[in-house]
Amino acid sequence: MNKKTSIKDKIFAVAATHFANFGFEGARMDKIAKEACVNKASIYYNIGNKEALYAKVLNKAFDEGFGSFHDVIESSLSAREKLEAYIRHIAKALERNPILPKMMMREQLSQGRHMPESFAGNIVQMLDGLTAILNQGNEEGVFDVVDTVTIHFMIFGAMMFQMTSSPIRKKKKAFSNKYQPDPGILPQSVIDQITKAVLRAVKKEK
Amino acid sequence: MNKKTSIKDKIFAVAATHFANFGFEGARMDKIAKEACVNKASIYYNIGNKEALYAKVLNKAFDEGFGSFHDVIESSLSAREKLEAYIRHIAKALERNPILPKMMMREQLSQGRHMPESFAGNIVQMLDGLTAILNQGNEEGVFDVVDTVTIHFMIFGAMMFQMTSSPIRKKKKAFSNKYQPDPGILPQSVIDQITKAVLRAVKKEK
Amino acid sequence: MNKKTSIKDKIFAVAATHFANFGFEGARMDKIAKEACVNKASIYYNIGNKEALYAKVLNKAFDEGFGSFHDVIESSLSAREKLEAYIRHIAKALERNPILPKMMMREQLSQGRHMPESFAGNIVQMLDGLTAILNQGNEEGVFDVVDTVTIHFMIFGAMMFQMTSSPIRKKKKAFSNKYQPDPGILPQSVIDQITKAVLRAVKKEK
Amino acid sequence: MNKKTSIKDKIFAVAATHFANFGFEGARMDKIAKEACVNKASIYYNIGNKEALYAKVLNKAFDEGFGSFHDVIESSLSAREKLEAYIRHIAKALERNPILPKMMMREQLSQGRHMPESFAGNIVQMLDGLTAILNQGNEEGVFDVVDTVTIHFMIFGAMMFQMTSSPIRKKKKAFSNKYQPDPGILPQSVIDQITKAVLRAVKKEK
DNA sequence: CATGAATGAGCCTTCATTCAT
DNA sequence: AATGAATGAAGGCTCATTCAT
Repeated sequence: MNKKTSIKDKIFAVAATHFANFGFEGARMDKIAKEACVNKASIYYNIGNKEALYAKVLNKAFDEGFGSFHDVIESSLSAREKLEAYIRHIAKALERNPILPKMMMREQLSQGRHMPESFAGNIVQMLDGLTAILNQGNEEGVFDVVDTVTIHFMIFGAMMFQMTSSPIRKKKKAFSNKYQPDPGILPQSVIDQITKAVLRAVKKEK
Repeated sequence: MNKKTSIKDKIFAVAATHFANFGFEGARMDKIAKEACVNKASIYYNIGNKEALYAKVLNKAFDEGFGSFHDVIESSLSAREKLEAYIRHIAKALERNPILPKMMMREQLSQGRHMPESFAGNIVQMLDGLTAILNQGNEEGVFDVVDTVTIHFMIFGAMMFQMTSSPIRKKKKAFSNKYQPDPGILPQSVIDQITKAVLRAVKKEK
Repeated sequence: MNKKTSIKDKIFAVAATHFANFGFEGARMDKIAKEACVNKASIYYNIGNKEALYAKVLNKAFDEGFGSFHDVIESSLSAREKLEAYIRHIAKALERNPILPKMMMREQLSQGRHMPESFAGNIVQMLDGLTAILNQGNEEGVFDVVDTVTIHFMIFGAMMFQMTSSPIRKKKKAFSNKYQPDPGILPQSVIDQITKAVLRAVKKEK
Repeated sequence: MNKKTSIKDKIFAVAATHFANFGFEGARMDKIAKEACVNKASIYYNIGNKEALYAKVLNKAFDEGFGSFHDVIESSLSAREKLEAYIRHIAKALERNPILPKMMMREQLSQGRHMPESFAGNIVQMLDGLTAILNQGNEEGVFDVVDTVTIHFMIFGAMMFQMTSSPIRKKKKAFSNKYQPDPGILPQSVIDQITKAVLRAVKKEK
């Protein structure tokens, strides 16, 4: 990596956390620059404006998180194993890139105001992958007919909420003893719980 | 209702949609005032500052949405029926008050920055309710041991994502044919899918 | 005048000198605000943005300068007297409003980038007035056939250059003794010279 | 010309049009560099800063335009012929170098802020030349006593305004049919009109 | 009470200039 | 000599908030 790449990457990394934590409107170019140890004008020179920076961060987060996602589908596993892999992959992607779930949630909230069309395409690809798995399971006679989007959002929703709710559950006294999160960004225990629940949810009743 | 209350209510109603759609930082006092047909200074006179307005809106949304939630628990139904009722109640609350899921998601994203302690208490109450139901089901021998938080977030996550993803799925071409949402804020078909999936997910395997 | 008018007027007055002396790009909102003893945001509240301020200043200067110009034409004087009156009127307008010639010159230089269509209309009105006078003189047999635009620009050009060149002629040593301007913004001696020259220039040769 | 000179000349040429069209404050070093196909730092290395670039452009324009102006005066023509030549020369200079009138007007507007003393000297030289012509005409008994500066500004003013008003007259609808400029930077018809008018204006009445 | 007007602080962005290679 | 990258200092504009009537 030459110096240029490194400065851009530093900006992206810092901007990602700021956009994720404060949103597009809440993020401050000043603070991003300062935290990235670059001159503010440098961001404009290297990247463009706030909107361009946001778009780059969003795409980068998604690519890094779900870029190699189609690999799961192409394997020659059983539907059940594929679904497990699918969930595991999402979990690992979110865990590896904790910015991603936040940015995706923010995009949904703002009705995709800053979401590039390509981003939507990536999500459709994921849904298609899940559909294929569910269909295969149905053909194998192990999965019931279930709605792809519902299952997808159960997985995603549960994981994202688990992740984003952790700080609050630690912070607010009301949660003091009862519902404390396990340590870690997305603990294995949570992934297991979700996997178990989803596998049951799609399973064909005898 | 006297005039003052009605002014406040109008402000709250407008502010709710703005905070939900644009976030705390994205919402503009100017626009809220104009859309509520009140003078900007009137908001400050009647309510306080932006933060106070946000807090009021947040609490109001939650109270209206989940204020009477404990009623479900006190009934004398079976665990399965109670869980169905629990899901149905959440669905109805979210549907009746579409601002609520958005504000809750935003709160999670900002790590509860504006969330009052009472709000956290309400959520704990809900979780306690769900725990009671799940315990009852376990005692009845129909539910397996499952994690309350995971199940809660599956329900909530799926519903919220369904709701907030609708506009994007309509808007972005990538979703053109395949994953179009059913009409309505939170269609019955979606509620049914979620209910079915959750019931299976907690069900004890024989 | 109520207070509101007075603040706007103060802004306009200061802005006029700044736009005239520094041009649109050279003028600074900061300095205008400070010199007008108003908060910078106040300009935006009262008027809009820089472009709007400029347009207002430009129109105001023209209206104040040439607003009542058509009166000259409607009189029942001889062509010669009318032309004298025309020149006198322009001279008085420019003298009364020294901002005007500068702004008009700047507009020409920037190819009317900020010039509203109405402004152009006003100039056409002036030219029409001059054309009428010249035609009348031709019919009376005292004026030769001359180009309206040329005569107009001779009058205007001479006056404007006299006015705007004064500071330089005073400042630069090269002009030390010879070509010093008479005192005053647009001295009567200059007006007389121009009037004499123009009257000769249009006069029919016998 | 070696390479360095050619680079400088390219920069000067582009900078001239930019300074003329946008003014000192409106001109952008970035755009000048890009349009001149040189690196921005190259301008600073070769010439200095913006102010130095402007000064160079101004002087160059004047030298190219009026450098060999004194030749007119030294000829042995009649006063009338000399005046015609004087006007023709100014016209040709302006036509050959359309940047010049714009820059001179801008200098006047900014009260010679960037005008070097030598520049003022050149203008005085021109005025002296005109004075000599007018004096000669007076001695010959063909010219009346007239003010040099007034005549100079009539000539200059009329030409410059004709030139700089052309784009506006073409652009603004208000001028649609009536006052359209003849084609060309400074059409011969305009020069003829001005020459005719000026000759009359100075002519001795019998 | 209600409201039009005012404002200080801050935000995004640009620009002339310099640095480092 | 030449250039891509970097930057300090503004500049235009906005926004939450307060003032004054």
